[in-house]
Amino acid sequence: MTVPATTVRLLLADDHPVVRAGLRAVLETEADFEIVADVPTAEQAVRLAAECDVDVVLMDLQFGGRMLGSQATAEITARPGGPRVLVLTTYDTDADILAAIEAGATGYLLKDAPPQELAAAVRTAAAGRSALAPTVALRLMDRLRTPATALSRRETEVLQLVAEGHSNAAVSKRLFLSQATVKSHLVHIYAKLGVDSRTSAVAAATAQGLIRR
Amino acid sequence: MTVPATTVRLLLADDHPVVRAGLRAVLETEADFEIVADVPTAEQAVRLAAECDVDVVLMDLQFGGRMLGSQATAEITARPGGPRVLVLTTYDTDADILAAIEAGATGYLLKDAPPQELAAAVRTAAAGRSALAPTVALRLMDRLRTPATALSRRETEVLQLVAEGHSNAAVSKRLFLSQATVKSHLVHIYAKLGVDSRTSAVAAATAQGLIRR
DNA sequence: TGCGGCATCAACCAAAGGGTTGACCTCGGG
DNA sequence: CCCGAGGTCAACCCTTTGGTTGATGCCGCA
Repeated sequence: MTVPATTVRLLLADDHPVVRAGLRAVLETEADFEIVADVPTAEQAVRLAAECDVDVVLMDLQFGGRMLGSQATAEITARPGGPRVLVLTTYDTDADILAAIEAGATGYLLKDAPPQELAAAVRTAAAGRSALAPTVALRLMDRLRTPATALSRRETEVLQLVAEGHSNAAVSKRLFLSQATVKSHLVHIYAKLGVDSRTSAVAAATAQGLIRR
Repeated sequence: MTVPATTVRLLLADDHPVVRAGLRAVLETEADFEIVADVPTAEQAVRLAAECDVDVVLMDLQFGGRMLGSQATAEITARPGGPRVLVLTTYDTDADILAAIEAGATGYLLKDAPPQELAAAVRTAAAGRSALAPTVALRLMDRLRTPATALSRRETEVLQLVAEGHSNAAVSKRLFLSQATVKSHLVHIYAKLGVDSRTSAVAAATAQGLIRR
């Protein structure tokens, strides 16, 4: 049991005022934490992470506005010597988790985590080690066990649009592809998910959390 | 501008520790609010609402566990002389809103609401008047303007199966119908939802909470 | 260096889904 | 008592989607 002598400097990024206040309340009680600032947008998170001296950024994935949390995460972690990013979100879909980790997040927590677990994860992240919520870790294990389930980036992108109700033609325009390519992707998707139609592919993928509802 | 002389006694019900802490932090600063307790389950909310002297219950809709927030809301408001219930949730789907209001909720707020709006809504609810977030109010207006949005029982049944990935043939067998009838239902569904394909119908219906995901 | 996975596209055919018209039945309310 | 809405079905036609084959280029890894 070693108590870290150094204080951990934190930046909170979440578009919900209530959640920001809650994180403040929960984390401020820890003697070795110092909350530098809390911001409501991903853009401000990127800016402050660069300007201020911050050790760990607690980052939401869903912001009401344009920029995604995963995008902000990528920009922050791209800078060498920058802060660690700890993703804190409500959902635990495969797509979100993968995106966050690929973006360079050091950890992935769910918002229903108890305060002690949260504080522990922050210290773990500050030390440079990865912090994953148990549920998240399980999902990743499953993922690795059955690599067939894993859709490629492009495939996920296509399926996401299909799930939103777009036709092949609409998807092809949206992604600057020919319809042939879209169909090709879909055939691969069907094979991976073990289905034979677009609607059942969407059903299977949402059930497995591969795409966002 | 009348400042209420009486203090408003509050009960917070949310399964996220962070959100509970956030609501405490935000609402405790109001001089005329007193937070009686915060609980992590719908069941405890029902029990405490009956046992303690509470004016307003701030109720989440999604609890990790079994009981739904709307169910708890119904039980609390069923008791005469009981507290008002103010629903506070992340989502603004038609189904959720309708369920909450039918369950007897006095108001419906989104979690991204600014603190001042939140406090104002609590006072409004305490006074017995209804408090709706702007977005929510808009949704209800839309709903009333186009009553066509309501699917019939049979149509919902068909669309539910379609959403699960079944083909027209599969649906017809499942419901002991001819394919012609299934198609007929689908055409009506498209018209009501303002779409022109099964996948977009599923997307629109899930967005509006007309079917289970 | 060459294999395999990913992404891209074309052309084609078969099948499923989408859209229309028209019809019959039942039930509940004006 | 009749009308309208919901539910059921048939026959038809056209569009979209599904499935195949085959081909190209790129990239990473063995």
